[in-house]
Amino acid sequence: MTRVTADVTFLRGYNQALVLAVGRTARRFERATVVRATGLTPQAVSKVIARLSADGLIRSTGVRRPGVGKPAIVYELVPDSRYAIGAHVARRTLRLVLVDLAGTVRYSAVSPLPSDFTPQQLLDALRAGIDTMTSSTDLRGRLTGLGIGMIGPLDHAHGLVRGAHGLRHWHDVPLREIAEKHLGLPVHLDKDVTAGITAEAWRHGATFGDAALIMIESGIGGGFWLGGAAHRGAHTNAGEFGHTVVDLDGPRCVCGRHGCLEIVHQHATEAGDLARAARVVAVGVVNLLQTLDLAHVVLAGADLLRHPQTYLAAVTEAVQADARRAHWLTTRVTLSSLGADAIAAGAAMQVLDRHYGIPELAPN
Amino acid sequence: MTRVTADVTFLRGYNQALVLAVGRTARRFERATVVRATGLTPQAVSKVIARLSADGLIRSTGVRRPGVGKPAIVYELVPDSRYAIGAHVARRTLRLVLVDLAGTVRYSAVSPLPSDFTPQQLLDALRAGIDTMTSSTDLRGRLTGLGIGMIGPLDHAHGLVRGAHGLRHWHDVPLREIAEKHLGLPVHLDKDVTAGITAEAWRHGATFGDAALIMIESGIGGGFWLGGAAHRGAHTNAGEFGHTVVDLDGPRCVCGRHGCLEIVHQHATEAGDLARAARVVAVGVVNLLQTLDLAHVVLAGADLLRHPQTYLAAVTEAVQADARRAHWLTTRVTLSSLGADAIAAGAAMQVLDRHYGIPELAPN
DNA sequence: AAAATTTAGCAACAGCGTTGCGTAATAGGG
DNA sequence: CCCTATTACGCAACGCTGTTGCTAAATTTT
Repeated sequence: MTRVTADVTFLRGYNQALVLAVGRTARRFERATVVRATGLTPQAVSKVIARLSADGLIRSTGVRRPGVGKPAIVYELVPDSRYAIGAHVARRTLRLVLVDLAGTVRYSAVSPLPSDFTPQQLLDALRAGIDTMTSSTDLRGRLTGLGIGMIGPLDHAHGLVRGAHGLRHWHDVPLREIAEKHLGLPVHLDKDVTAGITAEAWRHGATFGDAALIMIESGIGGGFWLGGAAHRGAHTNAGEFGHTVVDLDGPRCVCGRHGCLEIVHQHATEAGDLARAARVVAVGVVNLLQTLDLAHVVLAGADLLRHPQTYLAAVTEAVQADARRAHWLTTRVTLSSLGADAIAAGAAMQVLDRHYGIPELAPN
Repeated sequence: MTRVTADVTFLRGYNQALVLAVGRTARRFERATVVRATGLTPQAVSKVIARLSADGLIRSTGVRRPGVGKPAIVYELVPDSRYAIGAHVARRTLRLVLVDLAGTVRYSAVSPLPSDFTPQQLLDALRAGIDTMTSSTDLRGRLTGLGIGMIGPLDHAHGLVRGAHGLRHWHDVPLREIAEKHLGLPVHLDKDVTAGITAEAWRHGATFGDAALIMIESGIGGGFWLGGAAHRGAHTNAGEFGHTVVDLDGPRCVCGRHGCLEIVHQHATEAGDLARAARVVAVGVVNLLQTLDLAHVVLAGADLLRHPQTYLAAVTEAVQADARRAHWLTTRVTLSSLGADAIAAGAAMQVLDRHYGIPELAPN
């Protein structure tokens, strides 16, 4: 963890991000709202608002007359002032979304990918999809970049795909670099689960505490939001949650160990025992809660969302029964709020975050 | 996660902390060292060094003449310019240490605690121990406070002991408040494992990446250092690592679930099967690595340190075999570098951190 | 119509790191 | 011996941040 020096431009970006976060959470806001939410002085908020207005990111929508006193000026985010494109690269499909500054998905499309697709085939599919998407809207000067969420292992800091599980042509591919060259856009690469939890954090705003996204979709993964930021681990490899042992004498997993959550879950699913499959996931979630003490658990992934209520009920019950026996220990369990768009939308939000989110003082 | 506003005083503390971190890691340093380590401009470093010198936290120790050019001024931390006291409150013992600004343990003492001790008995023991410790040295104006590391559950933000495991008189005790009043010192309260990992992070300096401390000592707990800071979770309850299920059909644990790491480990220990006990811990550690992708795992705790090499070998082997098959996935496994003082020393370092460490922008 | 209340914003300020540039101290070459 | 290149230190001016002090504007209440 090498830290970065902080100068006054950091303050600028940081406090501006606080104000924008208020704008994303509350549809309309005024100066007093921001003062309460951030602790900045009214005068400082005025300055930030002036800057944001000049950049076109927010605009005034009139005044509010609550009673006595001078009316307050009401502001709102200008959603279509900035956009980012998000891509979810799965094993057989490419999902592309267009997300605006408010975090709304404005466009979504899925296209098939050739089995065992090559980097060049992915680039071509990205190019075609992005062209289609941007032809309907004029995004000139308002497109901040492309975020790609895909299966690992990969290195988000260097934009390097080390070797995506189950894809032959993806060993040490510098995807960010070649995509930036091919598409002429800034590109950010991250694991699918990390993109997913970022989307949830964006939508919930500043009140979103430590949380995890459990994704069941050709494997079981976890994305983590800890201390107000995505947790990626020392080598961008956090989230291999499916390969944690829950049954010492269980069946052998593809990873070589015995009784991994993923293989136990898979056996239950193949046996048609959905209840057991859900309970196994619930055990894993409670393990996470005991270890990390999370405020929020989000359930996602195509396979999970085929039986959402079964999983939701099993996890909620296990959380209540096994981990949260004290009144002060509360954990919300919810289904992913963005459905199938979660990963792609989160990848797009990561790009917006690089420009308009909380600046990071500790890269990695 | 409510964030705090940032003003210029944040910059001051932040960059000053970067310089002090260099001073703690390298015994001697000069301006160029800090420039390289922090990315600050030479002029900015000069200003920070001038402030720190004026406060007596660092001092010049001469010059270095490497060859051509004007000699560089060499600085060093003044270890005895600031102190903090650390307390490790266990079930039967109280350990007190005196730690200086450099992170060195200058004094260490253990005293017994009455079985099922009350808050008042702890306060009296703290008072007596601190009086003995401070009588030999004049710490006037240089003592920054007292850090207490103890078993949970507790609330570090409010300094509240919610109900320490196995202690009857400790339900909703506002320990920080009453200790501050009784001792006349600023007090910081935290879980033992969190204090422990803080000590390791302090000693390793800026290169310490995401890491965990595994503590085996009347139960199995984990302390986490993620993203450059201690991870405590949503309710200061992170670290109940011993109560993660590793054996779905295993024996029933005191927590109500079946096959917790702790109960499986305990059964192996009671059966005299030390090798199996160590292997069980190793399975848990690999689970953590898969989930969080850690750069460093530290082993600690009285029970573990009775057979340090057995545990170290088992964990190291499992990490190599099960999780780190790629050249880029590297995790160091080490024994706690501070031995029995780890928790108390870490608690003291947390106090020093509040004054001279990286300021937090996100409380909780 | 005057007073009270609430909000907005101008102007001066303190403090941070940065930039530009001058100065001090050393080694090596003519 | 002197000059030059090299290396390091630091003063002074600067741009930028949020803060403080105060004035002005717009509304309701008396």
